Amino acid sequence: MARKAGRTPEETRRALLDAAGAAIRTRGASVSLDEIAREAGVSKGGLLYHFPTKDDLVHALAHDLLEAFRAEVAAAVDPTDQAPGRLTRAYIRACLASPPDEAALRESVALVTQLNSLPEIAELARADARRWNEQLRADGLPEHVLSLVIAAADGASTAPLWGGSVSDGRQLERQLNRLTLDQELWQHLWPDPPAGDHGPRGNP
Amino acid sequence: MARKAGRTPEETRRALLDAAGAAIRTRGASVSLDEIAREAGVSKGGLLYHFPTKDDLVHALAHDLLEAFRAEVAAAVDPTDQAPGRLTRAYIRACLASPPDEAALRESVALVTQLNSLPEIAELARADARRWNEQLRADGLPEHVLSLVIAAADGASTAPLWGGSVSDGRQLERQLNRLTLDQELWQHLWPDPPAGDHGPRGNP
DNA sequence: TGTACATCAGTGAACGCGCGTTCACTGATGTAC
DNA sequence: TGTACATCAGTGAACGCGCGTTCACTGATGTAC
Repeated sequence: MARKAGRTPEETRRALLDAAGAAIRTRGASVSLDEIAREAGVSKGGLLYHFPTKDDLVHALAHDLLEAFRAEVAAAVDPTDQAPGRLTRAYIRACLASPPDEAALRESVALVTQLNSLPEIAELARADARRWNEQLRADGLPEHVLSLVIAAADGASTAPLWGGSVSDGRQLERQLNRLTLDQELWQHLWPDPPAGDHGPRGNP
Repeated sequence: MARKAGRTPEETRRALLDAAGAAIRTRGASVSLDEIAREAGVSKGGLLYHFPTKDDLVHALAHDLLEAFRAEVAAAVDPTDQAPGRLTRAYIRACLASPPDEAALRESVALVTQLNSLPEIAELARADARRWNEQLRADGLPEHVLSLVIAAADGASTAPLWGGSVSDGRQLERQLNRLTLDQELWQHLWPDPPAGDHGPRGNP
């Protein structure tokens, strides 16, 4: 058999990426190409046709996951919300509202780990992080609030990794939301200015 | 040659663990036993004498790292601090004050990832997380404050993993400290009671 | 329209290398008498 | 005290298996004339 009826090459590629994700989820990052291919209903050779090397597959999968998260955040933007910090709130929602199930999380982390050991791919992650930084900074919140809120969202969504879990994600989500909206809070959070400095706008 | 003069078996074991950590840091989680042994100045057989299987080595290293972090937090406790939340503040300090350099972080994460794929070892991580949970809960802070602060500390310390970085760790540390101390803030953060109430800006 | 040819999208067997593990052996140290 | 023996803490060669990659081949589809 050659080209499978009822499946375009693009669909095969998609199936391979999905199978790779699922396989890494369940078997860990060191899963074999053989197993990934089998799970996608393709021969190992078929897999190698689409991704000539294992690195290529990992690279594509990483790109895919980063893009998927971006899309998730974009979908979480509330169109009626026009206040500063709307993207940040969408980010919070994407991190907390959808239960970041442990398996999917492990997959991402396993990938990011492999990723960082391949220098060319680590750059991809850094570029993605830079993009987030830019977009979030343009979101209208003071930096000290933004970094606190984003750190908390990141921390909550990665907690299962360390064996922990956020006891009440919905409550934390509401708190973070409030932190992006309540300007009174912002004053409380602003740390003591170094001697002789005058508050929020004094720093280069 | 057999037993190396000037190195007790315990020291050899220590050297092997350190070498394993360093090797995983630089080469990634799939580094070979050969390389680890060489870096420790021991033959591969010698390594296998101390750790009969690779899983045993990973297990021991994971245990070692969890314990090291625990010791770091213990050392960060301020003896003059008697207010509720002193352990939490030490936790914050351990996460943020000592620069969680990217390499060490990657090592931990690489381990945790491998860890989670070995079920017997995953339990070790969960047990550690449970211990932290208990100790932190007994620290005197309201739960909604605690979970926010810990999430932020965790998030900040794992940021480099995703390619990001906290722009100003010292500032974030001061903010989190304040969150554990300023009881006025706690009221602001308490989320809306369930029945038809609204936050400051009316967002559900 | 049919025919020839090129390309696409794979198949499945084989290869070779690296890695974890095993094993026979050893020199230094500890213990009994 | 010396001697015999057991154990500790390794060495280094060898094995075997799994994995990523290569390769020759193929049947379906697209294109030219």
